[in-house]
Amino acid sequence: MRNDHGIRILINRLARIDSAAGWTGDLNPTQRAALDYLSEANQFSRSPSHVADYLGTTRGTMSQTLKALVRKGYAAEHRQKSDLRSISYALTEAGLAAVTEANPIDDAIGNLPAGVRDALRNGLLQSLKLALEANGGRSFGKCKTCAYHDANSENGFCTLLRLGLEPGEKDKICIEHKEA
Amino acid sequence: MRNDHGIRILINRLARIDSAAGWTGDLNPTQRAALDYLSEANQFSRSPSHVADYLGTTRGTMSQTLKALVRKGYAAEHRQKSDLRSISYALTEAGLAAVTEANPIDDAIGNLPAGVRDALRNGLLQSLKLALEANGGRSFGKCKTCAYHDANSENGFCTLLRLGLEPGEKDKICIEHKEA
DNA sequence: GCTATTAATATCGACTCGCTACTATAAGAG
DNA sequence: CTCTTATAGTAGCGAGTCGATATTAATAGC
Repeated sequence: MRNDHGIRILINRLARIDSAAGWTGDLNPTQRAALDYLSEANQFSRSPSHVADYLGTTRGTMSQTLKALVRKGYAAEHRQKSDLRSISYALTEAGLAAVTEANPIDDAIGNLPAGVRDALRNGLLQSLKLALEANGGRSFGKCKTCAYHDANSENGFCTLLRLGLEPGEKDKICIEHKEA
Repeated sequence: MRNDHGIRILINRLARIDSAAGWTGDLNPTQRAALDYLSEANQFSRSPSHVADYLGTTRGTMSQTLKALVRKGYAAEHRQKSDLRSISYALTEAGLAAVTEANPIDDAIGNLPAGVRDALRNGLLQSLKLALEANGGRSFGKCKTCAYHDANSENGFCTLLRLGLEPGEKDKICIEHKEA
């Protein structure tokens, strides 16, 4: 039990060291995390509520964070026609550039032996899965692994929303994801 | 490369979800992280500078965090006689209790198969080691694995500081640690 | 139409964060 | 034994996160 405690501490410490590096430029770690999510989520999954859900914070806080990203030119608001209450945020050129910047922790992980790296990823994914299940959280998987995904049309088709996907969107995270 | 990016994001997301749970009671996640470190560091390694170094933040911020912990009754200041500038913080009873509280992420990790858990710990430790080396950071190992540790006396002896260790201190983290 | 429910936001107080400036102690050089 | 220089801790600043609460607007159920 005491050893499991150690793993969580280790995860927190790595995240904290990453955060320290995440203050470069005019972005802070939370803003970077939101930006990372936006770059990996499909058009139906980029509202304040969804990002908040994904990152385990509240709508209020995430609303402020996303407004800050817009103010700084890293994201843009897009009102949804289907539901006038909701907003979808999209990355700008600057936002995309910020997401792909070099990072010391990424470099460290990149230098790990492939076997260690795969085992690390596997352990993290399983921990996350258990933690989310205990929390009643969503799975946030990608379209191509979703029970509602129909791969037979051009770019894929969502049988839940009855909508064709944009090119590349089948590799994006969706809020409605249900493991097939 | 893109996959390594994913691992860092995963670590950050887990830490973020843990943080959300870390707001319970009158402590916040940063204060909990400082408390965790204090519970694992020896008496020479519990000053604001050391905690800041360990967690990748600045002395100024950590100074405030530690003062908050004292104000709330989780830690106490101890002036060092050897150097009147430095302060060593120690946990109170309440502090010790807070460190050993149950935690959802710990539970999730505890439910992992032992092999997966060991691989996860190993991957995290190696990532941290590489990241710290790239950073010029310290190793922060425990006395019993230190080049300066002499295991022949009662509770162990530090040949660098020329001091006998308190009982149990050989299992604590030291700022001066040098891998044997 | 009337009533939940949901999405986003504003506001509050506590706090972290990096940063700069400042004080007190310590250590080294002449 | 002074005169630097370095180090430990802290206060204060502005930006921003955090949970909590309340408000507004749009949607959904009946």
